[in-house]
Amino acid sequence: DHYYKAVIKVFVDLYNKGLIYRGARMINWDPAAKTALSDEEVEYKDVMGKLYYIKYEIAPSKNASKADPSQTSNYVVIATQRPETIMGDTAICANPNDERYAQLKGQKVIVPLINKEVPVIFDDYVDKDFGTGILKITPAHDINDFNIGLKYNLPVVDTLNEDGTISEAAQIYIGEDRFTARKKIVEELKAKNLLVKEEEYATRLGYSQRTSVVAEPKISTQWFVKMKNLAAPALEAVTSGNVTIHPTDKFSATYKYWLENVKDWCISRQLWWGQQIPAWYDEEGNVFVAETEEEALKLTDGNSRLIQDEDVLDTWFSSWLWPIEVFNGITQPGNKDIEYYYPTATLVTGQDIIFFWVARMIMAGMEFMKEKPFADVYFTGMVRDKQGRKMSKSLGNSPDLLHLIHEYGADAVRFGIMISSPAGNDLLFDEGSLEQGKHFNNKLWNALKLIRMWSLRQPGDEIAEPQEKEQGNFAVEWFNSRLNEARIEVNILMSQFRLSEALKTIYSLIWDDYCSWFLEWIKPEFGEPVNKQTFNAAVSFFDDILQVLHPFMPFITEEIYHLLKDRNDDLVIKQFINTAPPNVESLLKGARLKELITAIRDARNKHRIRPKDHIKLYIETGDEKSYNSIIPILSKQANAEMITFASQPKTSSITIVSGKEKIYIEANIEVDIIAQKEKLQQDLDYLKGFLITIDKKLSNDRFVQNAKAEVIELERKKKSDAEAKITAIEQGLASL
RNA sequence: GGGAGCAUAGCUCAGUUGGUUUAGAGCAUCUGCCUUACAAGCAGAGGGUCCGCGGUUCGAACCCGUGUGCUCCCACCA
Repeated sequence: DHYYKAVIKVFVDLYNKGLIYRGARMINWDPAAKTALSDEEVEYKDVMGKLYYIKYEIAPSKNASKADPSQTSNYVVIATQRPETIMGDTAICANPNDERYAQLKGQKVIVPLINKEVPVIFDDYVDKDFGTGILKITPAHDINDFNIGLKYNLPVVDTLNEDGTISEAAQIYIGEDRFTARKKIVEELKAKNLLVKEEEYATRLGYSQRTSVVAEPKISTQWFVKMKNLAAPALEAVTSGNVTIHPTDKFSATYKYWLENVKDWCISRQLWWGQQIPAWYDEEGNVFVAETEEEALKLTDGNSRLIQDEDVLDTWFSSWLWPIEVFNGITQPGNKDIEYYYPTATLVTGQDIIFFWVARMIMAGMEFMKEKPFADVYFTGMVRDKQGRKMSKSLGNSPDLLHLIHEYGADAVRFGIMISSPAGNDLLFDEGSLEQGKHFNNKLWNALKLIRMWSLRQPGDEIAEPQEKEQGNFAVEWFNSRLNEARIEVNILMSQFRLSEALKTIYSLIWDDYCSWFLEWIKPEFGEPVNKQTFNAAVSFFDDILQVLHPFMPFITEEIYHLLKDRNDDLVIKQFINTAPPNVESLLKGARLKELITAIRDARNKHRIRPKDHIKLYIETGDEKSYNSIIPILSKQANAEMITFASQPKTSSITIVSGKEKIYIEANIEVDIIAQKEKLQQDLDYLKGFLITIDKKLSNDRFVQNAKAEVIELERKKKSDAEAKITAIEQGLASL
């Protein structure tokens, strides 16, 4: 109801400001259904048509005929696809720079068959190189001709009836169907020697979606909003950065182009459903615009009978007020809500309505509030199917969302859509990503299950082994840093509206870092209690990752948040805390630990050491201290029953080079020396190739002179690292 | 016809003013595991002429030119 009032108020306001007017417009007409069509209801098809070249005789001019009597027998040739419209011609037109037709200035030509004199006019619109370089102007039946007609004040002669037959205004062939008339006219032109030639011509014709007949351009009277003054502040809002469109590169240009070349907005529609235009006509056809019929009556002499305009308003004429009227800002200006909430933060919408809606909301904001409606516009991609086709009703390739939610769960559907929608690009919908979301849900449940098992087995007192405490300490320290690092990353990505990348970061933080590394590192032996401090940290981290994930998967995160422990607050309203900078040292140490574990597991795999089999590890390092606090984790993750710092054991062993260090695995297996050599040789080849590329750089004087100091320093470090690794591998190879 | 964007692993995409390795992730693939949270899983691996060509630079996936292919928007020329 308040929207209704707002729309009427705005219409009257704009009319009184002179920004709304009535005018003629070319629309598409369906002669079979006898109705106007919207542009969306017209389908263009490529078809072969014919171009007819017709003679137009030059009328004997009073002045010219005396000076040059030969001109009376002259004619111009004009090409047309639609000879049946010649009776509607009201001028012919050439390019002002076309010398061939320069002498026609001020002259008239005779329209064939009806012998009507029409003027020759000149306009840049005409392409000198197309057809004969001169064209007939038929304002009633072609949009471009209509515009030229407006410019040169030409009369409009409508030669067609509503059903597509020739009208009385045409003078000849009255009542004949448009296509029958075309044939007959061509024959008559031939007979009278006025047809120079016919040419095959590839063209595009608009067909009515409803009846499949060729749509006919037709003139009708419509209501318009003058856009130029409204567009300027809306353009400025975006170019100045007051409103930011995301992704910026892709759509700012489109937005600017449209606003710079904006056309007046046709706001009337010939539909039953819609809001009727608040305009009334008296018996003489005078128009009165007012909010109600009573108000309109006051504008008349008081004796008139008024009839309201039957047309309704374009649906966007109410939609463009939404950011304002949603807070009653039009109907109750200055109310508490509009003062508090306007302007809003972010509009999320589809790129297909950038002009229909987004641009016009900004216009309305600038016009009626003198302030932008929102600070950011985020365009989601178009959803397409796996083959890249648009989702559409006619193709039937749109998924049933409720069915998907039933099958995968609401959070999984959200996950699947968001993980596969890179900012600004189209989204290829694939149920595989929904399945990934479902698996992710499952992972979260299982993490909860694990932690709850610990909590049940938690004894009241502190009986934790020192070793367990140690591994817990390092794991907690490391994950805390990793969490902070990821939070900072997510904040940056979110502020740039890179949602899928933010979600990927969170996914990896939870699955890889929290579940696969952290929980495994602190996990006690079966049946053993977990250290209380470590346990509390694990729960607290779980809270944190749930909160980070919550905007993407609100249901499961809220649920787990409450199952994790008893509490009084809800995740949905819990405020994000400021992120602390991560401890770089523990991040590096954690990365190094992962690298070691992976290298050992890889070697186990390659040498077919079964997962259950224990191994012994000999680490040859110059820096034993760096292994402080990670040995228990390493031994558990590599399933090593013993780790010592020593050089190669006497028994046959597997040699691994990780970083600059050598590690030997002693296991109860036959060691495949050849396979080992191959692996080491492979690494050696890679490193040597790598070293060559660095040496090339460093031995290039111009590089050393021109590159920044830190770049050179980095290259030197890469070189010495690579050399150290090479030495280690060569030693390893030699000892085999 | 005018304009914009894109082209990187089998697929979908990152790659942040040119230098952190001979380019990364997820999914898919391959190998080994039913290991007391999770087989909807765990561990590991393989996989690339960064679309072609030319240029700028000590140095190019990144900058410039050009060709090819794709997508979208606008217009729909007698």
